[in-house]
Amino acid sequence: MSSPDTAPPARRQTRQRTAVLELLDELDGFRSAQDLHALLRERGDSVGLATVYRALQALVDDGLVDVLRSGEGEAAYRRCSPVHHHHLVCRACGRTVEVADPPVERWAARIAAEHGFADVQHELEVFGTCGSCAAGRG
Amino acid sequence: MSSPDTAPPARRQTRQRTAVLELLDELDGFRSAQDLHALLRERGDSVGLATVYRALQALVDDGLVDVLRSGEGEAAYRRCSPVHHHHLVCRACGRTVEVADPPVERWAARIAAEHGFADVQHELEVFGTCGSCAAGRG
DNA sequence: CATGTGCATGGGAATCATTCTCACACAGCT
DNA sequence: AGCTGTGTGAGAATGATTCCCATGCACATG
Ligand SMILES: [Zn+2]
Ligand SMILES: [Zn+2]
Ligand SMILES: [Zn+2]
Ligand SMILES: [Zn+2]
Repeated sequence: MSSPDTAPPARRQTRQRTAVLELLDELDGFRSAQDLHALLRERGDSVGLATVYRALQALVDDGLVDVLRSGEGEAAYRRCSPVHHHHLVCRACGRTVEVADPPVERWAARIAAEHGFADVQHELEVFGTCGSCAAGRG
Repeated sequence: MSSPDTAPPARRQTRQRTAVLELLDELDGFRSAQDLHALLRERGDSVGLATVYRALQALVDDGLVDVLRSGEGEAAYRRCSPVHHHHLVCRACGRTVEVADPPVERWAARIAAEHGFADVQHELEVFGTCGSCAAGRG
């Protein structure tokens, strides 16, 4: 009943997808698809822009990458751990720290239940200026 | 030192801005600028699309309206109370409930301080399916 | 109330991220 | 090596949001 075979991913391993994931592994903060595309080009592992978008989408679907849609109209991607977590992001340099807050998990479930909501999900991000950036021009 | 006169708003009251705010007052959930523009047109109070965007931006700046940028590339606006709060939003019908969680406010400040981050802000939204929508085809 | 000044408006062009199209390349399997 | 269906890439297409700029109107003034 619970869709036993959710269409086996059967992701094909290509140079492009490997390049995107390796690049993300080397970077620390969230980066836009356009940025990643440019970085790959500089680096030599040139990959088509559309392919970068497709690879990122696949990685997100597989839970290997997190996507952040805050602020402007440019999504940012980051290689993250597969367990549920939230982010503390520096507005200036993009440095990111994965953080967890068990209480908020419970709170979200409870508040949703109290209002009769089901199928609950939540998004929690914290933005700020990291020490280096706060210190004069870090 | 704390910028005493932050350029007095001096917002001019026009038919268009009034129409946008009144429409938002009648609606319950988050709506996109395009939706609002269409609704205004139907209703008769036709307002240029660019003007709708400008009015919404002004309202957001004045803290009278909240903007939600989750999911797709379409920002959603809603008339909200001016005090800090978060949202419990129905993915299906858009129904929205303003909620507060004092603990998370403290947690965000603490976690940020622990990592040397200053100038902290946070975003927390809860998504789900409301009772009406969950009930068969509400 | 008449008048002047400057912000506000609108609509069509411009911008920009993201997606689509589709012919061609190649990863994985036999 | 040969098949087959997925993955790729370049450019077009899409769609939301912003820009431009000539005209309109809110509002302070006398
Ligand atoms: Zn993450
Ligand atoms: Zn959580
Ligand atoms: Zn709100
Ligand atoms: Zn809060």
